[in-house]
Amino acid sequence: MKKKQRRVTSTDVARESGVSRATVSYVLNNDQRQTISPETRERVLKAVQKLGYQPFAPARILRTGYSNLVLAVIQFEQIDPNIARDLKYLEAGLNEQGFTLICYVGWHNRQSSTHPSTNLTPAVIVSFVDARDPAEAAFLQQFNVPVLSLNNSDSGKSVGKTQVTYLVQRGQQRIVFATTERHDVQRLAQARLNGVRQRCAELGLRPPLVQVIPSSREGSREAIAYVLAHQSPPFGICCYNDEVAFSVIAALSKSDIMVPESVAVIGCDDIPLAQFSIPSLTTIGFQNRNFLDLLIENILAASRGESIKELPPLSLSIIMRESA
Amino acid sequence: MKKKQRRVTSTDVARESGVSRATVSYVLNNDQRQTISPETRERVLKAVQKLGYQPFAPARILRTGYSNLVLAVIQFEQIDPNIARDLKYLEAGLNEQGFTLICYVGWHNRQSSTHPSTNLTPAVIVSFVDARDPAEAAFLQQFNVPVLSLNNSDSGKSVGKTQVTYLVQRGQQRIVFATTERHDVQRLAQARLNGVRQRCAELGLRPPLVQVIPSSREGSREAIAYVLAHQSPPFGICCYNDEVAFSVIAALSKSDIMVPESVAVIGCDDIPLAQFSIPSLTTIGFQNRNFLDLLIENILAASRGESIKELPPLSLSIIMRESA
DNA sequence: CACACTAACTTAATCGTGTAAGTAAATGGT
DNA sequence: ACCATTTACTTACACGATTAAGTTAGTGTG
Repeated sequence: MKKKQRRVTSTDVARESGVSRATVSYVLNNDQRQTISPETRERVLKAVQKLGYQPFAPARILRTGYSNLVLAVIQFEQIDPNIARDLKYLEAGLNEQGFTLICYVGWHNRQSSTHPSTNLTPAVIVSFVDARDPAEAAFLQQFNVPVLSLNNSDSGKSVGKTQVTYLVQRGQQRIVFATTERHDVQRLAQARLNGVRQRCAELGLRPPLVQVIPSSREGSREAIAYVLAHQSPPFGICCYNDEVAFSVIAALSKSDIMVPESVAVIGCDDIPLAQFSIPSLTTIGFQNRNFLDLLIENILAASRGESIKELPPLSLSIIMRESA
Repeated sequence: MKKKQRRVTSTDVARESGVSRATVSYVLNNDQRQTISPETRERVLKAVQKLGYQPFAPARILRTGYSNLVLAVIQFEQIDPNIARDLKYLEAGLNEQGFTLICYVGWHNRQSSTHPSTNLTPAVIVSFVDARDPAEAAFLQQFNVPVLSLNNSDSGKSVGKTQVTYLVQRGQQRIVFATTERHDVQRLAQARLNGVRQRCAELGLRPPLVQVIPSSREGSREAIAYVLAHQSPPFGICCYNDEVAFSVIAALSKSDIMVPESVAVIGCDDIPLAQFSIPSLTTIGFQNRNFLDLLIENILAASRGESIKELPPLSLSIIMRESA
C-alpha cells in the first residue's frame, strides 16, 4: 500500500500497454485523423480497463479550452415536481449530445463567500432565476460564460390572463387574486397579477382584489375571512400557484363556503397533488416540450459560441377539474 | 473587436500591473508565506478589477490536484420541498468552508451515453440514491472519488415503526400500509413497510394489509374500495408518504368514511401542503440539522482524504394534526 | 532501383495556474 | 563595516491531457 494516493494517468496506461501517451489519447478519443492498428487499440483498452483509468476532466478542459458542462442555476424555492420534470427532460436531451447538466441550487445571498466559478467552469448557464435582478445578474456574470435566461414574466402574464378568461367563461363577474408571501417569487407573482389585471380591464371587470395568503393554516383562514368581508360571493379566485390554491380551498371549506358554487378557485402549475384536493383543483398546466427542445438547441449553439435565437413563449392549457 | 474570444489570464493581469505571474497568484491566494508590499497588492487587485479576470478553475484544479466541489447525486423522483431544504442547508454550510455544492439530477438509465465525470471532477460525492443498487453503484464508482451515501433504509424502517406506534397509541388495532406504484422509490417504500411489519409483530398485531395506491384519482378510489372490502373500520393507514396520504384521504372522503374516526391516516415527510389537506394530515417530520452538520464534517474530512465517521440515524418526530 | 505514399506510431509544444527555489536590495545587530 | 536576515519580488517547473508536426518502416509503381 502506498502512502500517496496517486492518480492513474494516461502515462500509466501508456507504460502498461507499451505505447506513447499520444497513442492512448488517439485511441480513447477515436481520432479519425490517425490510424491505429487493431491490436494496439485492443492493448490500450485492456490497460485502461485493468488500471481503471478515468481521464482527468480538468486537464482535458484546460487543453481543449472547452467543456460540455451546462449549469442550471435555480433558486431552491423554485424546486417543485414540474421543474424536476423539465430538468429531467433537459438532462436527457443534453446527455444525448454528450453534454452534462448539473444544477446549482443557490441561495447566494448578499456576500456568498465563495463563488461557484472558483470550483467549476461550465460552457453555458441556463438561468431559472430572474436575471433582471441586479444581484442575480452580477452572480451570473461572474461565471464569464453565455447565459440563457428563462424570463418567465411574459408567460406569467399569460397565466393570469388565461385564469381570468376561464373564470369569466364559467360565469364569474368578480375576480380576486390570491398571492403568496414568499418574497423570492414576488417577481413572478407580480407578473401573473399583471396578467390578471390586464384581462380584467380588457373584459370591463372591476380591478381584482389582491390578497396575500400566508402559508400557515391560521393565517390563511384570516386572509380568506378578510376577503369574504370585502367581497361577497359569488366570485372567482385566481391563485398564484397550486399551493396557494390548496390553502385557499382549505380555508373556504372551514368557512363552509361552497367551491365552486359560491367561490370558484383556479390554481397554476398542475402539481401532482392537484387532483387530490377536495374539490379537485382546476389549474393551469404547461406544455414545455417544444420550448425545452428549442432551449437545448440554443444551449448547443451557445456552447459553440454562436448567437442565440429567441425562445418562444411557453404554451399553457387549462386543466379542468372541480374547483372552478 | 477581435475574432478569437481570448480568455483573460493571470498573464494579462501580470502585464497590466507590471509584476510577474507568480506575484499575481500570491496576491489572489493571500499566500501567507510570501510578503507583498501594499502598493503592489493594490496594483494587482486594480488590474484584476479592470480586466475582469476570473481564475480558470480547471487549470487551478489541475495544478493543485484538488477541487472544492461537492456533487450531490439525486434521482429526479426524489425531488421535493424537504430535500430542497436539506440541499439549501448543505449548500450554506459547505459554502462557508469554501466548497461549492452542485447537484446531478440523473436518470442515468442503462447506458447513459456520456458519464458526467467526462465533464467534471468533484472532490466528494454525496449520494441520495441507493448505492446498493448495482447500476447506481457502478455509476458512482466511475467518478473515482469518495462517496458518502445516505442509506436511508434504516431510517425508513424507523419511520414505519413510529407510524404504527402512534396509531396504536391512538387506539387502532388493525394496520394497513398504503404504498406507491412509483418504481424508483420501491426500495425506500419496502424499508418503511418492513418497519411497519416489525412493529406490528412486536405489538402482537396481525400483519398489515398492503395496498398499492395508484397516482390517478380513479385508481386510488378503486384501491381504497378494495381495502374497505377486505378490512372494515376502524383501522389505521400508514402511508408511504404524504402524497399517498393525500390521495388516500381524498378517496376515503369520496366514500364518506370519517377521518380519523373510522379510518386514521398518517403520512410521512411533512410536506408544506400537509397542513392544508381536509382533515389536515398527521405525519412524520424529520429533524435533519444534526445529521446534516455531521454530513458536512464528513464531506470535509473525505475531501482531505481522511476516513469517514459513521453517520447517526435521522431523528424523526410525529407532527400531530387531524387525520390520526 | 528510386520515389512517393501510407500506416503506425512518437516527440514535443501547449493550455492556465500554483509554488518551490532563487535573487537582489534593504535592514539590523554587533 | 560586515554578515545574517528579512523584504519583495522573479524564474522555472509541474499538473494531465490534446494534437500538430515529425519519424520510421513497409508497400506499390513506373
